[in-house]
Amino acid sequence: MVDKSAPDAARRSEKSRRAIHAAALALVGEVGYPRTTVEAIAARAGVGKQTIYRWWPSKADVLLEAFLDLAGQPAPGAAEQPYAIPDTGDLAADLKAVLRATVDELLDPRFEAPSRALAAEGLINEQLGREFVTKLLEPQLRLYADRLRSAQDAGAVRADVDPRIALELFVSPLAQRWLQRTGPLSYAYTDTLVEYALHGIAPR
Amino acid sequence: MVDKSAPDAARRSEKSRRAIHAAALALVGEVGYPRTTVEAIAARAGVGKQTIYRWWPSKADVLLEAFLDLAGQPAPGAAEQPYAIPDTGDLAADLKAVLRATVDELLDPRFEAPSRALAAEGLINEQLGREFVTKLLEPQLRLYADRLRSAQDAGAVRADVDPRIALELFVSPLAQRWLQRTGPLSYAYTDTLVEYALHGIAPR
Amino acid sequence: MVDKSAPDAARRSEKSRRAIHAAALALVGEVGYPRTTVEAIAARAGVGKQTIYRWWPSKADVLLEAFLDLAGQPAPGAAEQPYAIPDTGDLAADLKAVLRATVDELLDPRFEAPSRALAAEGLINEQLGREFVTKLLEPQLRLYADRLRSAQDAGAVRADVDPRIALELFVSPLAQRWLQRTGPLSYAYTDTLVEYALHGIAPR
Amino acid sequence: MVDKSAPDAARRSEKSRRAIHAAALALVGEVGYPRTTVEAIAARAGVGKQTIYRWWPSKADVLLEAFLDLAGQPAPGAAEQPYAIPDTGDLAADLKAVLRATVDELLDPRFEAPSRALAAEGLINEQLGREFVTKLLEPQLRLYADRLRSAQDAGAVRADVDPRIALELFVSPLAQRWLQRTGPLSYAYTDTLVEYALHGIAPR
DNA sequence: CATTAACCGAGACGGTACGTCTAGTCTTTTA
DNA sequence: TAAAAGACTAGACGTACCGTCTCGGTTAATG
Repeated sequence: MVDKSAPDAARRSEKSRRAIHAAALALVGEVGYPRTTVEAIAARAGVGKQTIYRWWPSKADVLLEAFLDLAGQPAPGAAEQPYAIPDTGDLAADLKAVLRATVDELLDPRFEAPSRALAAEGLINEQLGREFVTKLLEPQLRLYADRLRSAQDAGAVRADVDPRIALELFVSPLAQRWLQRTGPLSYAYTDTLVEYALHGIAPR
Repeated sequence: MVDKSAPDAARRSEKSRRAIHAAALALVGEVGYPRTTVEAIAARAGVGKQTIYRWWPSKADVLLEAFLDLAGQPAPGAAEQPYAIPDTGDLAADLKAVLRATVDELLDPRFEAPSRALAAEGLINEQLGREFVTKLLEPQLRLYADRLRSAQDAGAVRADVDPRIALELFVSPLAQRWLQRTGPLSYAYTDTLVEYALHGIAPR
Repeated sequence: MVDKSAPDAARRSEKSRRAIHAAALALVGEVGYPRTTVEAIAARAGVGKQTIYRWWPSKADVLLEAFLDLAGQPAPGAAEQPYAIPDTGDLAADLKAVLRATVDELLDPRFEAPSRALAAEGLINEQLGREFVTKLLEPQLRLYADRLRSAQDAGAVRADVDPRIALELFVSPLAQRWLQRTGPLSYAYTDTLVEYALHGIAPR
Repeated sequence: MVDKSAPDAARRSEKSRRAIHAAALALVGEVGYPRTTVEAIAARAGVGKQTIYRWWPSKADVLLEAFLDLAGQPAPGAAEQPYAIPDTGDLAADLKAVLRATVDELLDPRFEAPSRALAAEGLINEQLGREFVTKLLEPQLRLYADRLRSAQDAGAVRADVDPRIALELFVSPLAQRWLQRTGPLSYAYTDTLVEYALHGIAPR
């Protein structure tokens, strides 16, 4: 038996979906997440409230999907997201480059409000948190793990190092500084991070 | 000019303050932060709502204060909080011990809900976030910085290393795993963190 | 310019309207007007508070409408309200009969609490007072004026008498005794009123 | 047994009593009775709330007492209140004069708000209503009864007429017009009332 | 005259209700 | 026949007052 009147996804209005995404992102950016209401999203999107409730279980899920959409199609005209960390052979340089790009992204005001909102929601709402990690964080982390493994093959990183843990030495400090505002973000800072951490996992 | 009829703190009811703290912590633990309402806190504490609004600007501030109180006076019978990382001369062992203790604390269900709630609120509410960091996080981080400086004096850490950045190699990965559930917490994990990171900042 | 998002009366829930009327009348009867709260009316009617605030500006208006409804459809099985004072040719007898009926009505506990409440509110709230008079009092008074005019045509009342003033000789003393409890209500009393007053306006 | 710690009336502050009276009357005049709060009276009078609650059971009682005080000492410079209806031998003229004076009083804005408020409260609060009638209305009515009795002695009114009922023919219509705003107040109106009613109780 | 009882201004307290706002559901109307 | 529009129940929000309860500080009568 199916769910109580499960909506027919085939008949779903793509226009409404997009309008809801746009409205959610705009409102979170303008008034912040907690003051963004479902009613306001519906009104701004020119959509009935029920249309939102029909397709998403909560405000957070709307925003997550909207954000994933946004992340999937970056600024128009910009180069496609690499989906891989460059592998020039110089691990330190490659990591520094990627982290600098991450700093730029974290400071982009377009991302600030929604990603903070989603991160915050994810701390408390475990289901959403896992989705956030799986869909947004994990793919990024995998790139770091891949690059580190490649470095292991090249002998630039000790073979007994677990890349899944090692990558956190580069990524987590930056994440925490951003999320919890425990310190300023800068290229100098991320460069230093790479230097400190790389020595730790380099061959002795 | 003074605030609009600021209440007289001298006449404040200590009993009510404590009851409100207890009720806030209990409710956050039981139903979660978003479903914890000021009304419910007041009812549970046997207190008028106005008594809460008179002394705290928001639900988040109540919880922050309650949590600081809780953190300030640990489980009865337990040994006093160290307020310093042990300095046995073996930096690796000392850091591992402290991180293991932190793991224990993070897994303590008493702290789980309220500290997650505060962390989440702090991501979005900048003012509260700064207070959270200043009053709870910062004192802890200072201990790490102190221990690292001591290690530098002893020659166990390179002199040109910035302790404020270096400490993040130990602390941030654990924080992120806990907050964002990006991986399991265990002694083995923190031990590994210490090993990787320490090499990075050790003399060459 | 229109009102701030005036609700669409066509989609109004008739069921809720009736339930609110009933609850308001019941509560005023049970606990009195000042202790009848909007929240209690909503709860008793199984209705959200907003549904009351959406359609009525105040508790008093709810009660007025409820009372008008009640007055418009008298006790089931009872004879239809006359909507006219009998005209048997004997003015004194006709007035006595009507005033006796009024005494009965004023002593009916079903009407006591709400009509006192509305009268009291109307003393202070001019807008509601005028509505109360227009919709409830005025129609009754018109009946007296009509009957007196008919009596003038029949020569039972002097032609130069103003019926709008004359009717107050019969009606106002009874109203004041009831409202302000300045004396007991009885058939003997109203009969006496008619006798005294009728002489005053009879031909000399 | 005495009341629970009955206050010592001998030590009562006369200054506070007067200030409370003045504040109550002023506030009722300014913002109306329902929006006049005990807290505001206390604040305006420069008095603690408890001082009001110590000596009066309710807001209504404060106002009643204040109003009685006000009525007891009329406008300075004005002639003393008669405390008796003139008895010139011309009953009609005497009644007209008194009713004209009453019209003037009823239209005095100083009295309007508080007396309406007290009358309204008295409709619902039976205890206060009786006090209102006894202390304010009844003394006035007795004057009418006395004058009518005097007229009976002089043969200007039938001996079998009950003055307590007869007086209502003059007084109640005016009272109702004022309280319920069922018509305008004027000398012409009260003169007409006297004419109509007097015929009714005159000898045949 | 010193003591002392209690009234006083002040205002925090536990409460209740206010009128508003939003969540999430249900119903009606429109395209 | 799906979606917009929006009324519905439900209940939390933050505010305003209620009537009670301290708290010091006068203030007046008593010992």
